[in-house]
Amino acid sequence: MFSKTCEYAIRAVIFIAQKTADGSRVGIKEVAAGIDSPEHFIAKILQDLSRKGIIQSQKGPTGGFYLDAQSRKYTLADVVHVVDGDQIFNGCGLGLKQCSETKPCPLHNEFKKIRDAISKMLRSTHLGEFSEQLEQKLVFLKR
Amino acid sequence: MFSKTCEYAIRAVIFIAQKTADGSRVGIKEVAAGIDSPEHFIAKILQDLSRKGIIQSQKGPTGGFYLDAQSRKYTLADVVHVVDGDQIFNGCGLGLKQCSETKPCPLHNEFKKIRDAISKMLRSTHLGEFSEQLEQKLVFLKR
DNA sequence: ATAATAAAAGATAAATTTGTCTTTTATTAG
DNA sequence: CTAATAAAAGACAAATTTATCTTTTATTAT
Repeated sequence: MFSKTCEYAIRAVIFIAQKTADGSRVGIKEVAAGIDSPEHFIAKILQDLSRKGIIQSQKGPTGGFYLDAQSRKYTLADVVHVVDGDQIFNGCGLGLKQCSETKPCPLHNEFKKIRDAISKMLRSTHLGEFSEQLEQKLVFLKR
Repeated sequence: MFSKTCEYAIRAVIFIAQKTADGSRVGIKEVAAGIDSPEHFIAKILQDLSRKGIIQSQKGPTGGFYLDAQSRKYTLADVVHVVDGDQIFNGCGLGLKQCSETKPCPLHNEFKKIRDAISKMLRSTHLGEFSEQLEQKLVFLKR
């Protein structure tokens, strides 16, 4: 459904949202350990998200990743869009670039329903929601 | 959503269903051209499907690929399962192997709905349906 | 039987994704 | 101002997916 990179990204963003709900910051090592991902690999992904403003980062001592008020308003759709592009939102399920309403592939309408359901789900899930959840759920971002 | 290999597979199976509705057979070159895929690449995929009995094949002159009555009862879910395994049907949307009802990831229930919609759509689409459709739709399996 | 045909199988290569290691830059505390 | 810290960036490597080319096997028609 998503690339592995995107799976890591979503897990990391949820982790950061949960860990920094109190205004603190979380280091890349802790993120990597928390979501069971390669440290430098997730680092690059977070760099992308940070550059786009989806998350915040701060260098140096006391530095780390966090979400500001603005970022908490972003949704998982924004994360997915940065990492995987819009394939999942608009792409043809059969990989046909020219598939469209007027030139639909044989499964166009069925895929449309699925895509819309995915879009709706991602767009309605705001990063801030995860800041409000219990610590306990963290464990389920690993493995 | 699906691997590129799986996209080719679905397109090829639909193509074969449409082209051989009259009991004829269709060669690999025609399939490859018809769905815009690399000839030898789709050939291997069709070999897999043929070995599993999802489609039929016949060597030699007048040979080619086709669907028998039994195969027309298979669904796209069967095709996807052979090519991509059960990840799309059962896998966690965040890539967590141990994600389950009792240890759900933060998006477990939302992903479940999506997966179920995909499963339902694929399981309800029988290969025979494509044998009954108009020639005209063929063009929309390309590009 | 033989030649022609077409799928099956095998080997190899290119491209992309994923993962690792090192160096650089920015920031903070002392 | 300096040293320590942590993210950013760059270079490289492994693994996987996708694509290409060649040889083999089975089948048909002559």
